[in-house]
Formats: sequence, C-alpha cells, structure tokens
Amino acid sequence: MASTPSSTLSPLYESSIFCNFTSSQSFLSHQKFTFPLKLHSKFCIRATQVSLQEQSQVSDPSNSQQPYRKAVSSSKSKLWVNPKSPRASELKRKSYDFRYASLVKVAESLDACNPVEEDVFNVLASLGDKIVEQDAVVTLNNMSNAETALLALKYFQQRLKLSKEVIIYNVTLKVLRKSKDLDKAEKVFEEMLERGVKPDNVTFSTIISCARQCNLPEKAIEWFEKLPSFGCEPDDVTYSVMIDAYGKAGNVDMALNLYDRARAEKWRIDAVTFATLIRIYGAAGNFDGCLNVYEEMKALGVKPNMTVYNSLLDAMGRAKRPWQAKNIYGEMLSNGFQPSWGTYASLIRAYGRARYSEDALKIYKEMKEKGLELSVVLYNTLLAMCADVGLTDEAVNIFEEMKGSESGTCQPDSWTYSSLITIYSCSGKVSEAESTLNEMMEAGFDPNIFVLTSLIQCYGKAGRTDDVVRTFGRLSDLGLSADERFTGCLLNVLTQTAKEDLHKLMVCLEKANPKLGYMVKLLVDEEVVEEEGAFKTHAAELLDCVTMDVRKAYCNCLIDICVNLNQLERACELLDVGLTLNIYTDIMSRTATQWSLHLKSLSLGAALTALHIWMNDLNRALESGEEFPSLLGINTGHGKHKYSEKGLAGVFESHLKELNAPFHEAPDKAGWFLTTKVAATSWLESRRAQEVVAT
DNA sequence: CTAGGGTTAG
Repeated sequence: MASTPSSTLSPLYESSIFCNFTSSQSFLSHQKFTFPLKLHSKFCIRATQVSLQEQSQVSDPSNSQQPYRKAVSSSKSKLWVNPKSPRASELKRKSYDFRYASLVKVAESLDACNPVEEDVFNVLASLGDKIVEQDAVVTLNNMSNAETALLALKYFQQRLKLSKEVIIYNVTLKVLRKSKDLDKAEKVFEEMLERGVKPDNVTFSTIISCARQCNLPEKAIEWFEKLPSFGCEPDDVTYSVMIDAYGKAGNVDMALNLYDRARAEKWRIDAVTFATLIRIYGAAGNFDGCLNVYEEMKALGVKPNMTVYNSLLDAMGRAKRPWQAKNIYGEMLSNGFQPSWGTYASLIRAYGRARYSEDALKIYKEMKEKGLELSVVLYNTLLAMCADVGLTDEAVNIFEEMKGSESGTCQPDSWTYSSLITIYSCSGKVSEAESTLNEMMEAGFDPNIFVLTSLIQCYGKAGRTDDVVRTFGRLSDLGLSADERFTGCLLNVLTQTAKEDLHKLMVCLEKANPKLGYMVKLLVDEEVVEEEGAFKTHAAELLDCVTMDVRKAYCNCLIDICVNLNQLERACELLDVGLTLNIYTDIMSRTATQWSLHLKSLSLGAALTALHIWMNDLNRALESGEEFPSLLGINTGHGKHKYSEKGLAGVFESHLKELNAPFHEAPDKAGWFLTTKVAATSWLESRRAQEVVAT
C-alpha cells in the first residue's frame, strides 16, 4: 500500500476518484485512493493517501473537531485530508482540473492527428492502461475532428468495459455535429443499433440539432418522428431542440404546437426554450408574439437569462422598435446581467437602424471602453446610420478607428466605403468623396452601384454635370446596370440642373429608363406634342412599373422638373396621378374644427403644387358658400431634413410670404403654419378680386 | 469545461 510518488506517474490520472470522492461510500469500500498530483508548491503536497480506515474515521461526526490530520515527515510531506472538508473539495477540484486539462490536450492532439487507426491509437496510448469511461467521455467531448473521433471511439470500445456505452456514443455524435456531418451521425446511429446500444433522448436531441445545424430541418423532423419507435418519449430538451428545428424549417405552427404540448405535459420549460420561441417569432416577423412569450415566461416564474434578453433585443431591433429594446436592456441591467457582445451587437443594430444615433454611439463607446472588438458588420451598421442622419464627423472618426483596430480583421469592405462615400456625397464634400473612392479601389474594391449612385448625387449637387455623365458611363464599364434607386438619383440630379444642361443628362436617363426619359422629354422639349391626356397616361404607366419605395421619389422629382420649367399644369396632372395611384395619401384632410394640408414627404415642387391645388379647393368652397372651420393649417414637417440646411418649412415660410398668405408658424406645434377662418377668407377674397382686376 | 438545447447580424 505504498503511495505512488507523483514523479513516476503519467500526467494522467490513475483512478476514478474524481467523480466519486465524496459521493459514494460503497465505492470507497473496494477502492484505494491515490492523489498522485503535485497540487500546490506552497504546500509541498507530493501525495495524499486516504485509506478506508481513515476515511471512516474522519467522516465520523465525532471527529469533527479534528477535520484532518497531517503526517509530516522530514523528507516528504503527506497530507491526510477529510474528504468532506473544504480543503478536500479544493484538492478534488484541482486534481480534477489537472486531469481535465490533460485530456483536453489529448483531444487536441487527436484533432490534429492523421485519420488513420495507427496514429490515433498511438496518441491514445499516452493515456496509459488504466483509463476509465470518464476519460473517454471527456476526451471525445473535447474533440472536433469527426474522422479521428470515430477511431478514438473504436479504441475506447476495445479497451474499456463500458457500463454506459450510450454516453460515449452521444459524445461522439456531438463531435459529428460540430463538423456538421449528418451522414456520419446517421451511420454511428446504425452502429449503435447493431451493437445493441439503446439510443436515448440525448442521442436523438443531438442528431436532431445536428440536422438543424446542417440546414436540413426536414431531416430533424424525420428523426423526431422516429423517436417513439425506439421507446423514447421526448423530454424538455428534445422538445426545445425540435421547437427550434421547426422554427428553422419555417414551420412556426408546428413549433408552437410542440410548445403547447410540452406545456400540457408539464415539462419544465426553461429560459433557453423561451429564447428559442422568441427567436422563432422574431424570424417570422411576429414581434408582439416575442413580447407575449416573454410575458408568459415571466408569468410561469422562469427567470430570463442572457439568451432570452439577447433574442428579445434582436427581435426589437428587427421590429424597428428601439424604444422597446431600450426598455428591455434597462430591465436586463437592473436584473444584474452584464451585457455580452451579442447584447451590444443587438443594441447597435436596433438603435442604428432606427437612427437612434446618440444611443448607438453610446453603446459603441461602451464597447470600446470594455475593449470589445467590433465586427465589420457592426462598424458598417454604425457608418450606415451616420450616413442616414448626416453625422459626418462621427463617421470619419469611426472609420479611422476601424482601420486602426488591433486585430486587423476589421478592415473596411465595400459596404464601409459605400457608406463613407455616401456621407461625403450628401454633405457636398466632393474631393473627400473622390479620395475615398480612390482608397476603396486601392483596397481592391470596384465601385458598386451604391457608390456610383452616391457619386451621381454628389456631382449633381455640385453642379458638375459632365462628371455626372462620366460617372454614368462607368456603370456599364463595370458591367453594372442602373437600378431604380440609381435612376431615381439621376432624375433628382435633373431637378437641380440648369435647363441648358438638361439634354446631357437626358441622354443618360433615356438609357437608364426609356419611359422615364421620354416623360422628361415631353416636359423639356416643347416641340413634342401629344394628344390630350397622353401625359397622364404615360406617367401612370411609368409609375406603375416601378416598385413602391421609389414611386414617391420619382413622382416628386418629375413634379419638381415641371415646376422648374414653369409647367404648373403638368405638375398638377402629375400630383393628380400620384393621388390616384395612392402614392400620396392624406395630403388634404378636413375635420369639424380644422382643414389641413399635409406636405410631409413631398418635395418642394410637389408641396407648392399641392398648395396650389388646395387653394383652388378652398376657393371653390368659398364660392359655393361652404363654411370654413375655425382653423386652417399647413403641416410641412419639422423641416430638419438631413443634409439640407433649409428644410421644407423654411422654404415654405418665404413662399407663403410672397403669396401674402396669412399662415404663421405655430409656436407650440413644430412644422405647422396656421391661420384663422377670418384671415383665410379675406386673403382668398382679396386674391380673387386681384384676379378679376387682372383680367 | 464535466454526455443533449442557443451564441455573429447587413
């Protein structure tokens, strides 16, 4: 019964004490324990031995005054430890850690090893002869190489008397899942059956999640359905995995059915499952569903964890509900959770997309302070937000920090450069936009459609028509073709261009969209004559062909061109088409107390045209003796349009003055110009009198 | 970390 000095031992452990040290008395009765490890130089513990006899002594409650006895010799110190003392549990933990670390190293060697039996077996031979089942489990569990894992499994099966063979199979399946190899997993399952090893819920949930991760949700469902034929009843984890798999398969109903079933069967549904449900609802765009699940979870007394919070934050970001993200984040913090990288990422996305720039930049700052590295996607999200709200200086700053980031994995990509060029273009910084374009090309990125779109705007705003034409030419040089947005920007450039330069751009416009080119030709070229009503038909046809999100922009631009060319009648026709096609909605409204003109989201030309039509309506009402309400109002919006110093409100104010209109900016309602019934009536009447005089 | 669920997005 001599103790074994640590120096003679293999680094790996020689008995299975680690998992049973305190728990099993019966186990003690036939085992002798050896702590072979050099645990801590300070204590100079070389070896510790606990015999059965001493074990029973020290665990006697009457010995509690004397929790452990030390036997110190001059040459070697030995420590006698009560296995129930804190010291013992510390020893246990440390020795476990040591063995665990060794097994992890073996797993790493196996991952790097040639997938041939001889090599794999050689690596495993370093474990020595006295391996136990737990060694096999830990080793396989830390592996990621599917091929060598299968050979290691074989080795353990040959060398060990396995009491729970299913476990070693289950861990092997985990390795196969890591390498997303469902085929091999299915083969291993077959082998289990051949060897008479009965699969359990762990087996099935691992295979199911493997199928899910392989993007084969139908396969996952197949496996779930064969579970009962092996005498298994799904348990909470299997349900959770399956709910996720149904969600991934887009089968939200089945996912929710399973959730109901799990709930009916009184399974303990834990936070991870709720997080899965939240993710499913979020992916399906049912954001209220996400919040309902969250409420239900709390009602069931389940405490949210980080996964739940991060899924919720992500969903609220997708939902464009930054205020809800903010509330949930606040709740998370007050519950004592520390935000993770994923939390910050969700927040930046939620705030960034919704243009909560202050909040987003605050998160960015916090991440930097904590030394958390942003990904390219996150940087790009921030930069796109800066471009949206016109934060030029902040964007430049972020861009510089991105380039200077430590790891070098965050080098700008074409998205990054696009955002930056957009920012410079929108703020009229032509040379900065050009030099960023050069930098982008030096970094190996061709300008894409986004970049060319921005440059067209940039040159258009600067009145550099020839550069607009040149940039248009690059489109086909690069094998790109104009999309609706690009064409819309080109059209917008036309609204800012002097009449004598228009023909240069019309050549481009015609190439980009012949119908649109023709429409503009009708406006510019007075020689082109068409029959009555043809213009409106052309307009309606054209607008019908483009997608919803550019219709209003096209219509606005066309009206602006009309107004610039003094073709008020055509402008009115276009506005009428816009109203008919529901491109403009609720421009004019009437309540008992107020008649209003809503000009938000109209261009200046369209707004002036709408005002013209509204005034005609008011005149008609006046003529027919209709009673005006006590208030009349024009809403231009707050007028703080990004990148333009003077928004609609400002321009409109001076225009109303020119018309001598009695509308005055409401001090308490930003963006509203109001007048009274009396003032409006007398103004309209005086205008009519003037018109009579004029004729 | 200790046989099963989720986790990085435009």
